[in-house]
Amino acid sequence: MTPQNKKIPRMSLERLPIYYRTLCNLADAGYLRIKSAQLGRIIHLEATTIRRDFSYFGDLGKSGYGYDIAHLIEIFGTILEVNHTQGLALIGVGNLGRALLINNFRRNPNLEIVAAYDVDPAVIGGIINEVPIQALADLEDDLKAKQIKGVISTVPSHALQEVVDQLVMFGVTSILSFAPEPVHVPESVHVRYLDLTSEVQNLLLLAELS
Amino acid sequence: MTPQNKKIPRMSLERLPIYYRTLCNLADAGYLRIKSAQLGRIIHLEATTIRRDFSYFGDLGKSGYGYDIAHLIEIFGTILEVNHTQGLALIGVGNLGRALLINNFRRNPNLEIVAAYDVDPAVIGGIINEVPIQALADLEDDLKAKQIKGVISTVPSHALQEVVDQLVMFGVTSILSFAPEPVHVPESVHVRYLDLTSEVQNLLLLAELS
DNA sequence: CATTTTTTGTTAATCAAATCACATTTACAT
DNA sequence: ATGTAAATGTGATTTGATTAACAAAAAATG
Repeated sequence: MTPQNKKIPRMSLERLPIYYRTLCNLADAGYLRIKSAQLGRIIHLEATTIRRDFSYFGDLGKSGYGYDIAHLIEIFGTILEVNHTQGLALIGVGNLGRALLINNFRRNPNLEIVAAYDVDPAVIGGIINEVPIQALADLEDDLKAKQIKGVISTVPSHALQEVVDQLVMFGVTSILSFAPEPVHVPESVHVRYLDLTSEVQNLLLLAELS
Repeated sequence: MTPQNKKIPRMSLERLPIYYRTLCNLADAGYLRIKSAQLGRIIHLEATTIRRDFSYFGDLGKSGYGYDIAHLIEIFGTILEVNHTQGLALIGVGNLGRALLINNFRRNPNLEIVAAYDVDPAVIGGIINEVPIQALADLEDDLKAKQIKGVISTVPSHALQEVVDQLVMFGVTSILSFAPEPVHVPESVHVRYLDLTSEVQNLLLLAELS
């Protein structure tokens, strides 16, 4: 987006959605401006971390004044492409998949699951929350037709790599997997793992050690 | 656990569950030993990172040989307390909560949701996967009686802080929240956030920028 | 309008994690 | 047995992120 993309730290980008959401909440509550110190208190970050993060996206604040909330929302929204709705596919409509589908990013108008797939004949053909559930075999035409770049997978570990290989072949560039097993993908494809078991074990371990 | 606890880097601890699971899979598949380089290829880490991680837990390998898988599983299992089952509580039995409950860490014998709570009279009194769903008002006696230290929360943002305050009061030390809003807790309580929207937005953002 | 206060943006310092480089140890082959 | 190849564990270095410190800029005040 900005010319010097490459140099924005990963961590600053990771915080962008949080900044965006928090600022939207503040705007909804009627606030017009905010200082880095206040925002820091809300989201538990040092003011200086926030200022540095913001600085990567331009000169957004004014000395002795703070930041204009609407302006920040405008800038961050553009970066996050909140205006252009991103169609997502869901692979795996088990209990978790169904819950995701029913929720379907209701609060986020720019994210939407538009297609769902499974291998179980019992669920194929059904419709959940207006999204039809299709056979995995239909993946190709559909992904390409709908220009889907992002996929959420609740596919279990043993079947995952095979599915992911297909996704990559059909042009998917972003995959969020709820299975812990790492999958092999080309450099250009981004995978993120959301492993509930690891998260919980870690949390308990930290508590244990402290 | 080990005497010099404090010095084990957070990141090394975070990787422990992944190591543990991967090693268990290898053992199940009949492997007896592994070298840091092989393991690195499997879980996409530099061999040297793995060796250093392992070194924090003792002299676990042998030069020119590698690591004994069973031995690693033994050691890491002890640290993760895989033998002592940890009872967890679930707060919020909506679609996501229900999915978690139905799954209930089936694959992990040491984690188990043993109690579930909600405010909705329509679900209170029900039983899902052998776990009874109780009123939030019953929290106190129950958490204390069952010595529950870890909680998974799918409580929506607006109600979260209030619930968390109670949890802390009743002795909970670890909280996994599916809502993005940061909550205030004392130093001694660990909170982890698992915000689906942020994860997906970030993933798409990374793809966008690269 | 000058002065004081506030708050930013950024350079410099610190801290933590990942990686390099290599001496040491052990296995294995001959 | 002895020598060679393989792999570990760890000081030294590099990389990346956070925090501290402060000069410059803008707002608020009298």
